[in-house]
Amino acid sequence: METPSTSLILDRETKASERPGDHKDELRLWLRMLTCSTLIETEIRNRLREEFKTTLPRFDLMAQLDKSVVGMTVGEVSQRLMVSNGNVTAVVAGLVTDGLVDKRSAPQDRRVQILTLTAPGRKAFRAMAERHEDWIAELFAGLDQPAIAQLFRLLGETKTSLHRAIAERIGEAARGDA
Amino acid sequence: METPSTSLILDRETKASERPGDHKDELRLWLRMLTCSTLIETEIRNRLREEFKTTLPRFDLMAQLDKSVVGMTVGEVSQRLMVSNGNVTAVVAGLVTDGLVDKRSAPQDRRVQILTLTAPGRKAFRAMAERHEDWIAELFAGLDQPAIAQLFRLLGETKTSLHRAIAERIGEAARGDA
DNA sequence: CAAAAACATTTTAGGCTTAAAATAATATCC
DNA sequence: GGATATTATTTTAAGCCTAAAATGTTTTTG
Repeated sequence: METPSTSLILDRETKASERPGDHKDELRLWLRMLTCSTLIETEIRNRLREEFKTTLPRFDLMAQLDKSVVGMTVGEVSQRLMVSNGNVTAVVAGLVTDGLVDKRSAPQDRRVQILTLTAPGRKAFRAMAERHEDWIAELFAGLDQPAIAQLFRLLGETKTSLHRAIAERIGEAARGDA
Repeated sequence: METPSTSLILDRETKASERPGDHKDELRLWLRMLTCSTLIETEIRNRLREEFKTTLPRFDLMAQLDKSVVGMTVGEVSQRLMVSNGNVTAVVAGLVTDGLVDKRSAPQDRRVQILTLTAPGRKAFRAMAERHEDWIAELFAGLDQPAIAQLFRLLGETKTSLHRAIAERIGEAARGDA
């Protein structure tokens, strides 16, 4: 049985222990996390547009390429960014047009496209990345160092939980359960 | 001075105390939060499509209307969902076509459009909401109750920090600083 | 080795999303 | 009371995003 002291405050009339199939705490947690993510994303989008006349998808894509020395394939980028292949194709097209990204098919496997930052692309990204890091620090300025560390740890646990729940469901579908 | 024990593990060669203007911890925290949000969102999107042949924007919009007894204006919904007015207009159009939402201009102020769920809309939403709550609970199943409570609290602090940082910047812009 | 399967990417069709301009209605201010 | 400002919403133009089908390439298999 759950103790009231560890339960989130939900409703003055109702105790969590009285509602057996209730999962309102998880729902509230998710909504709060979504609010935080949306606030940060919107703010970063606005600043990227105002200061650099660019978009978050472009920035994110360039960030992936910046981390790689030898370049990345379309598939690798799409997996890292958790977006569809077709989306990467489209965003890359814009970046290639603007001379920020280079795209060439791999010599040993002509199915694969290797994406790399051009020299101007890398330079532009580094300038943006520096500002980006400052913006994020500003946004989290109200949290002290232990709070940041603890939040980071709890989100790590969350990530593990999510991966497991999602993997289980994929397993079910493959076996034809449910 | 920061103590190494409370610092996130970053890099074997470098201690946080040696890098003065560094904000890598905040950046890592943000990326981890974004990963969690994206994993949840994608999963919920997939399940809504598979089980109910609908989309997350539609579900979110109906969720707002379900909470209101008297209906909501386009502006209220757009503020709550943190999306543009034009976006609400577009999503509502689809829901009206499908008979799930009713839209009528307010009698005392004909600029305002009052949105309400229709009876079928409310019924359809309630069925989806029940499943949605279960899905979220499943996804967070790896966290025990104290972890959920603590994460909720820390995200509350985060929200406060974000609101303040964003408000400060809007203030600067209005005064012409920066 | 040729047919079939697997793979990487692109294309397509459609919905979401935004910022900015346009429209329409109400409120404010001489 | 009529010009002006404000407010609420819609429209527009452009980019993001996805799932599913199509294309072109490589690998596997009989």
